[in-house]
Amino acid sequence: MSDEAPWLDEAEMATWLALIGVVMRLPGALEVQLRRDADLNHFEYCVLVGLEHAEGGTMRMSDLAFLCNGSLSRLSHVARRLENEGLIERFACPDDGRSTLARLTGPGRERLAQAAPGHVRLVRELVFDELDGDEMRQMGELAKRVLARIQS
Amino acid sequence: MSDEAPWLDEAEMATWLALIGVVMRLPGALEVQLRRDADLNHFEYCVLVGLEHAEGGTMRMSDLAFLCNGSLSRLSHVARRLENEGLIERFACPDDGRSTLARLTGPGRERLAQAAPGHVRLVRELVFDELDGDEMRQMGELAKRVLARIQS
DNA sequence: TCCGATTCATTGAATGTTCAATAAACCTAG
DNA sequence: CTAGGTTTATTGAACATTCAATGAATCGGA
Repeated sequence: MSDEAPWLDEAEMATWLALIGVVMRLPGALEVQLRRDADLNHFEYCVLVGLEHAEGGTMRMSDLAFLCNGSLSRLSHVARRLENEGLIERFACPDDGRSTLARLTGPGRERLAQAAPGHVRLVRELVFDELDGDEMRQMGELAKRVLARIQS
Repeated sequence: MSDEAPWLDEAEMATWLALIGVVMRLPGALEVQLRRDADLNHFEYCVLVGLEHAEGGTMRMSDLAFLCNGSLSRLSHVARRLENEGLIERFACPDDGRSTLARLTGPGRERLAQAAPGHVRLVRELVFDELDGDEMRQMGELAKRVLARIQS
């Protein structure tokens, strides 16, 4: 540990504080709107959006969990709640008996429609309205590279 | 809603997915190390670090909550746990009878020392090793501006 | 000075997430 | 073809967070 890089310098610390600030506060900011408009939390919203965009409207639980950046266990609990509310349904995968497929229902689509416009508006207000095109692409590229490290 | 900007275009969506990916996965990635090295979650770690850097080693609960990007209620629950473990202590603020001050104890400092080296190493691995100096500063500036919007 | 409004913090209940255990289906080396 | 390991998903219990209610201390205007 003797040749270890020292604690963050001033510029790194400023960057880190801003980044971790966004990381910690953004989900809460988004959930206020989602809860108000559609009684969903952010993870539930991601699940519904993921299914809406999926090929054939269905997705395996584990793929959906990865897409939503959550654990399979978390998704399993959330899926039970969403299924009890009638927003999604689950059924066995015909190709692989271990897998479960999830699908958005009609009411699920409606609920998504309640949430989406306000969600997009808020995402624009909080992020994209603050950045010009170059900055937006730069932010995306940097975040993508960092995400790749986190996922590896 | 008729003149509302439409849903995100392709470039915006790519940026958003990368950003939200970092937002959702970074805390979990950090907590693996903190849990292993010092049996702390990320919020608890922020609380201890906040107190370590505070003027006079003490900070008001509400200021600490803001610094740690969490609600006062959340901090209050966490502070009780940390106090029960002997890592921090709380006492009435002499200047304002409504306020509570928190302070890091000796054992709290030790626990922080268990967590910090590995935490810095991981933060470097996940974020700073991926970015050159310009990219790092750019990321910090953009995150700072977005954070300002979230906080407002 | 007094009273209503605000700030600060805590609490318990409801809710959500993680962790470890379980189990079924599948794959593959021998 | 089968025993052992892997992948997939679910579950209950432990743990953490949010939400709404409470209460104490302070502030500020009439």
